[in-house]
Amino acid sequence: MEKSYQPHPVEEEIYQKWEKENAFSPSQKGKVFSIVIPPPNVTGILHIGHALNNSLQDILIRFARLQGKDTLWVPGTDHAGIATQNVLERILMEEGKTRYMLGREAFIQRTREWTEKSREQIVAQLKAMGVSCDWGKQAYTLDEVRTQAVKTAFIRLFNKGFIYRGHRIIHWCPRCTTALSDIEVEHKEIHGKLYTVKYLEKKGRGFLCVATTRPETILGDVAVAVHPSDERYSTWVGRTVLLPIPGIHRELPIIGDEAVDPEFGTGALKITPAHDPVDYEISLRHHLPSIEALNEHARISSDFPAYAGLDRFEAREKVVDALQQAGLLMKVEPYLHAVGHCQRCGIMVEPRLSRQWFLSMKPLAKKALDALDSGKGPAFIPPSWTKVYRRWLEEIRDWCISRQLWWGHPIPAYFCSSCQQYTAAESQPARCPHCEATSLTPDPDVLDTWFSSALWPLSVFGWPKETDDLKRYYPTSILVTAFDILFFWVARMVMFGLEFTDSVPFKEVYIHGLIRDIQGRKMSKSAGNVVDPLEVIQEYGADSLRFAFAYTISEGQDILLSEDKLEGARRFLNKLWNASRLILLNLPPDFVDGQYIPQVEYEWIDRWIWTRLCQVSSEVQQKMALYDFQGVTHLLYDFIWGEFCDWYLEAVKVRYYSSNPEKRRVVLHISVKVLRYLLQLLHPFAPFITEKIWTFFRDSPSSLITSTWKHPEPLLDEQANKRALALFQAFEESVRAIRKFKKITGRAVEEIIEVWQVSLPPELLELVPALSKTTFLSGVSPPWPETVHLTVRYDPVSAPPQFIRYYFEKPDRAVIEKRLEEKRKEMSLRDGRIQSLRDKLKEAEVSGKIPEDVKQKWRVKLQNEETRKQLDEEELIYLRQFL
RNA sequence: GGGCGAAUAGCUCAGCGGUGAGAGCGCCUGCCUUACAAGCAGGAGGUCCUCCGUUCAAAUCGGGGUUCGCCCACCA
Repeated sequence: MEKSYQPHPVEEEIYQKWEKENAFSPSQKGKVFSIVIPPPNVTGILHIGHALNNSLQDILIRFARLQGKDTLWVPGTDHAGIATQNVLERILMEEGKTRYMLGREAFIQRTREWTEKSREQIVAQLKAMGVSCDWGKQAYTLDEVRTQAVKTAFIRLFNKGFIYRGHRIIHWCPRCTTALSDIEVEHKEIHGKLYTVKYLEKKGRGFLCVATTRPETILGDVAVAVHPSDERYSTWVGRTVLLPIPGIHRELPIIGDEAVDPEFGTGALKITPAHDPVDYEISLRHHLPSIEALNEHARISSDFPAYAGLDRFEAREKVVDALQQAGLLMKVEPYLHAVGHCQRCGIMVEPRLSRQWFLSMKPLAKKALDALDSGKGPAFIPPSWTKVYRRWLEEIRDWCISRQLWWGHPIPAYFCSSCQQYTAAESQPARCPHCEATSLTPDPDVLDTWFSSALWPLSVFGWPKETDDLKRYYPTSILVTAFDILFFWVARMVMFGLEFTDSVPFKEVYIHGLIRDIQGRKMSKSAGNVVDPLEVIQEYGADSLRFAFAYTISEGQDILLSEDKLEGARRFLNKLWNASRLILLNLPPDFVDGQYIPQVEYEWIDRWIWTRLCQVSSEVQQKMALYDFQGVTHLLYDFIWGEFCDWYLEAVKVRYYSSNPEKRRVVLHISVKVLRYLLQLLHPFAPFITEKIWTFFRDSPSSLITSTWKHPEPLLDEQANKRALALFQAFEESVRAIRKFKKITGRAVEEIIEVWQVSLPPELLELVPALSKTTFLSGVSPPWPETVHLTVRYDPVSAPPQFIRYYFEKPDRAVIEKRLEEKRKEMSLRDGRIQSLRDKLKEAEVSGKIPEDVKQKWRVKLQNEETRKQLDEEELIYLRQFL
């Protein structure tokens, strides 16, 4: 064993060992615990958020596996429609090409090749993190099985009338040249301008003022609307104004519509049905035409020669100039408003009138809401997300599922040019089922990538086929994801699950936060603060990364990842490594592991560590059931470092070197036994190092990963266990007090000093001197003419309280003074506590509202403090004598 | 415009009604003690944001405020 833990060779070796042993495959026995991975996008390398997400899933899977459950974690990747197409277009651009130059088929082929490589890379990264997915069951949203699921789902929804064609205003990305769904649009605050423009009355009788943030869309105006009950404009409704753009003659009727807010701007609204959703609604009510001013690239259409080809911002300037010259621009004010941006490419989206495929969401959402109300779930962790989820479902709008892209699932619908009807089918029908014509053509669009994602928990198990996996592992146990895809993914999976199988695809949803840098900023490529998990693993090891995640995560909070945390995790794991080394290096060659040690062989400190192990184990169980990863890792960290290493191993070390082989055998057996349990408890968080240490045991029947964890049994004599806990407290306090005394008196820690003591429990006669580096003197009274003493709590919960007193030879005057000062401070604090306890108890008698157990605790505490006070006063008298 | 979350030691965070409010890092002091200097031992450091309320009892529960962060939203 290396003196310090070296992660890299170990991680490689251990992962190969697991794969060779098929350790990730389900056992097919016992209670089922299944997870489907949130499939990473094939767009490239994984970021630190993926590392967190997958570490958490792996922790859950490994924990369940150790509990003997039949665990299955299905891995896979997502083809990521727009994102991937954008990446490929960028690559092509570097080569001086466009996708149109390649053509659709060649572009898809090129993309497919690129994603194959990317997928391999992703799998390699996941493996580096130590995840225990069943790699044989890998799925891809664009592979054959998943394609079958997508087609089936589409056809069923189409035939049910849930999928339909709609002509309406959608969000359009002029860069990606595709429609987007509502949630693919991110609203950002923009400092824009509000322009007030004069619209002259047709017959020259006055004018109306209209406020707009987008003067370029005036080109598409078809009317001006006011609120019907707005008195300012009561005489205007029914009259006509002229389009204020010089050179274009268009008459605009003035209409009254409730949708206009009289409070905003001038109270008059220009109506541009082709470029604004509200205007479009109004135009339908008033049977107004729509005029498209901007084309698919957000450039002015060729219908307006003076502006044709200008992009929307250039056009805005030119229109404003023209208005100004014509004297029609009343005023320009700065204006802060939220504007939609494309989630994928970041540019401003355009509201655009277009014909798209939509999915009716109300009926699907209703099922999800009913499931929530009837307790079918899913249950969110933390539960506060339930409200967010519910609200979104309640306010859901139809989902625009068509994309004008090449990369994705082609929409399995065929248009008949003779009867103008669509037919959904797995492949192109020879004849139109409606009119028997042979003039069917496939729909040119592809599906929103989230459509296939929504089917993921079904499709990975082979749905629509009734596979064995589907029957056994679906619905899954838990979904682990970040909150940013709650609507995109989680809600839609629930709706599709209910629609197609009548079940919620996962019982629980664990929602974790995002990873931020040390300054609390979101990690992004543009901010340059992206952390590559592989670099972290390179520097600290995968176990450190995983442990740091679990140690730092807080339910529902974002995580600030810092070098500190990683370094802390590394040190801890190294500590574990060295504790293991101490034990393993002391095992005699003929040591037989797993031997039974009868209770009588346990010394009190063995009993103490075992009792503590039992307590810690059940606490780990409890906390894991609540997904309290932080609680579990803190508990294990504190126990392993603070109790097992600092006290137990330090105390039993002497027995390791004992000349009595029987004594050695017993203590090593107990140490190994405790260590084995600790490795199991820690394994989900730090799989590599724990597995590696496990291999050093003499007769490990199986790998740690597939071992079965059983709750450690407390030793039988409950009284003795309690006494061991009390003895430990006395032990620890004694050693600490003596060390501190040494420090105060200016002695070196390792210098052996003499101590005389009374009332020390016999069990401590060896260990206190050993760890505090002292020699205990015997005799009926202190051997020095002048002494000082220390008082240590023995058993604080017992009544009457017990204390241990240690006597030392009188130190220098300066030391006495220092001690005296310290004692006085201590005593005044104690007096305060005594007083407050007395007051509390007195009040308690009067009010009679305080539970008996609380009062009892206070009484014991008070008794302790008072006894202690007496001892302090004695010591004070002693100390004063020496001045 | 709605909704949510956070404020505790210099930094990052635990604790979420009843012992003297904790940890890691950083800082100070002393140690290379044959498992570990990625370590050991000792120490300093806190009006638990603010006000009001509930309670016998509040860092912890409720309300108002302040500051920061996030999500949702078609007011041009």
